[in-house]
Amino acid sequence: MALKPKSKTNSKQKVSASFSPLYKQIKELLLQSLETGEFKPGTMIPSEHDLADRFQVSQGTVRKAIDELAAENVLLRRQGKGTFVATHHEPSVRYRFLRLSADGQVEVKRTHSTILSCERLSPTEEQQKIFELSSSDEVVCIKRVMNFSNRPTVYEEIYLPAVLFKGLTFDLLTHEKMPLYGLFESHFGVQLLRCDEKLRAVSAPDSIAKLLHVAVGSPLLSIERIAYTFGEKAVEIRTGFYVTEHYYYRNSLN
Amino acid sequence: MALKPKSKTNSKQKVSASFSPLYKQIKELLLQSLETGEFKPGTMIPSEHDLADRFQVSQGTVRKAIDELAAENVLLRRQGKGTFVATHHEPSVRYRFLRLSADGQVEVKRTHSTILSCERLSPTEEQQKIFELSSSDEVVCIKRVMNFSNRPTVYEEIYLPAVLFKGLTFDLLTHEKMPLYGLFESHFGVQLLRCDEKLRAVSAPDSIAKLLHVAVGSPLLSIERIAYTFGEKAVEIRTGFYVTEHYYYRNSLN
DNA sequence: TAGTGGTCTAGACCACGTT
DNA sequence: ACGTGGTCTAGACCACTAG
Repeated sequence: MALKPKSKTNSKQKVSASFSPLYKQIKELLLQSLETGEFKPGTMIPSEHDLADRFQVSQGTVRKAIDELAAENVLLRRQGKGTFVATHHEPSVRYRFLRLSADGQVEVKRTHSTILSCERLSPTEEQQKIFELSSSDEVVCIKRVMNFSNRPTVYEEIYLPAVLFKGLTFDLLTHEKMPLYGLFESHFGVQLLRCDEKLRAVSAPDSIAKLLHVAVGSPLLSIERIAYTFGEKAVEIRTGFYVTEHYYYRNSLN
Repeated sequence: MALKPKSKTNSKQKVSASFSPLYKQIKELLLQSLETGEFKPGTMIPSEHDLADRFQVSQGTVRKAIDELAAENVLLRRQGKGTFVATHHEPSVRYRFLRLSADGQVEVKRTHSTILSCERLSPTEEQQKIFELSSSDEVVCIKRVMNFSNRPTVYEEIYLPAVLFKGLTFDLLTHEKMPLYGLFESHFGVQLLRCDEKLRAVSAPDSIAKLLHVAVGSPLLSIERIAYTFGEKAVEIRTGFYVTEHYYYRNSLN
């Protein structure tokens, strides 16, 4: 991983072993500025021209770096206005990680969450591995039910590394009306960028069936999610149980 | 939608109403060549330089058109070798539409399909709408069970517009060992490019439970898929029921 | 050595949004 | 009118693959 060259004519820093193109290096620099908070969610970053000046590369190279970040939904381009840092507060991308649709419409509306509990626990072995914690660290465990159109539809158990979410309490969760990932961003400076999910069909156990107003043994869509922030660092483990009688999980493959 | 200009200095064809950049127009031309079969699956298309000559644009413009098609998995770039038309026969992308993983490993292996039936039917109203057929047209209905590691895991009902799959018979399906989408490509010239899925958890009805060796009422992952070829034309409707005891459906969001 | 895709540049001009 | 992202060009050079 070589550093960026100062002038173009001298850019002979390229060796065959682990060659990294200039625009990838620029991309890393931009990611650093995002991670350190120099560019904050919702704000505009400097213009391509300014960034080209700052990094001493051509505008096209900056452009290609931004292209990739925009494709990953880390940045958002708006022609004529500027390039902005993605935020979970904008309505357009607010529920980008909730791929649930109603049988008729495209999007889910009128959602309401009931927080059941929020406690500090010792992490399981699996959680220690994923979060890179030791057994003496703690995790926050949130349990909640989400209603869509007044129907209880999702039961979730959410695990977070406690060290990143110091002031997270039951009260905060019940009083804040913003979506959870917006709360993470605004109150704790944790930006969720990407997540992996594992989907299964399972039978509703007694406890969950009661909460979701379905019969014991009813089929539920189980979604295990691991969410990541900068540097592929895992910051959330979430298991959700979805009633899919009136809603479905949509996916597009190519 | 303006045509491409012959020379760069005269390229004043751009009007504000429904402006289409040059590279999008080149992309459409490439898609036409793919659809008509000028570029066949698995073969190499002309070099960027040659295409630039042919379309009388710069290499960078051709490049951007190819970039988009590569991002959509329609084309496949291989540095130093060329750009190739995607095919469902290559091992690397063979199961790109089967997002099932085993609890341990990343990929599924040792799959085997048992064809249960293959018949011509009248299309339902929904099928008529999706395939743009009339009630006098026919659809082919295939039913099959897929085994992974000798476990019956998936039951599928597949519907196809009969007019596109003339020689498709039970015998052909049982004798051909290639994956279904490879068969579509090689025998019928139908290239599947993209699909939309709706996922739900459902209870196994009697008939399906027997086929999958699970108890009646067991939870199954239901996947309704509509698959498309060029021009967003739907060419397959598939409903699958997955036993997710040892396998899961993986997804990545950002 | 030749051919292909991949990177990078400098500059021109266009489309969009705001002032 | 101005600033932003978006498009396009012509040309140079680099990295990878194959004969």
